[in-house]
Amino acid sequence: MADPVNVVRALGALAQDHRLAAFRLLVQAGAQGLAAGELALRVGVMPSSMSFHLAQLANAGLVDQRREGRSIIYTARFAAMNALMGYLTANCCNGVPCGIAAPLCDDQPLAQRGAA
Amino acid sequence: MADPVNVVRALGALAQDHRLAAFRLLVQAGAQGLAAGELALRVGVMPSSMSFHLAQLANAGLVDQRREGRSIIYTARFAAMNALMGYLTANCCNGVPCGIAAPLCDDQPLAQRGAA
DNA sequence: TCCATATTTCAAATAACGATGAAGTATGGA
DNA sequence: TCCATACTTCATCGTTATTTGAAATATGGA
Repeated sequence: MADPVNVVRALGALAQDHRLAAFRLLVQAGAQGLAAGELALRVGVMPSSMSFHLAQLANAGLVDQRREGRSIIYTARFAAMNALMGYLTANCCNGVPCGIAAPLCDDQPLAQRGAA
Repeated sequence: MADPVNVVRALGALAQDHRLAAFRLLVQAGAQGLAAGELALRVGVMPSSMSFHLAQLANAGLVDQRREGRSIIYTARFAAMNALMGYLTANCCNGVPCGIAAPLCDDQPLAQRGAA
């Protein structure tokens, strides 16, 4: 993700309301993930549209997919999001961490924070 | 920027190689900023294209502009970038700060960090 | 005032995006 | 095997994005 090309791809993947909504749901769902149909239902788009958007998120490396019975389960790739945030922090915030609302400074050593 | 609509707009503004390059240059330039023509030159696009891209960044609230003689000087709006990072941290990283290279945990109380 | 510089605005062309519905693929169960 | 479910792929269409060059606007200096 140090590559600006991948950064632009990831930003573009998140720069669409339906995709941002889907990704947020996946982040909330965690490792368990959500089925494509469930995402379509919750985001409020047709299954084929959701498939299109999920393909873009996958192409940007922001989500993983696995089959589970008839469903295809998508999960957020936290490592990719981490890398994106790292790039933005380093290149678009002058290296100063931006917008940190509720850090865990007193609980964990620095090295463990921000790890996927 | 707590509004997803503005977040999508800001992400979309950065999701283009020429605009990301221009914004990075503006971040490096700091409060001094850079003229539109200088940006066009450094990014390697025609002046009219640069103007188009700068308008998009301005529309997303990511840059400010001021006239200085014949030039129009653009500057990065760090507050907006802060807010964008805050939204992503809160909504796309499960509230866990992502990709932080060099935090300031021991230097400032929590309440002061991340403030726009 | 006249001209050069610095940018923006406009119109036109091409390319990419996003939605829709139909058709195709894969899985599970009767 | 046959059918229903769960997704994806495809073709199409309308919208939006991006680039280019020409024209318009604003500033500064002779």
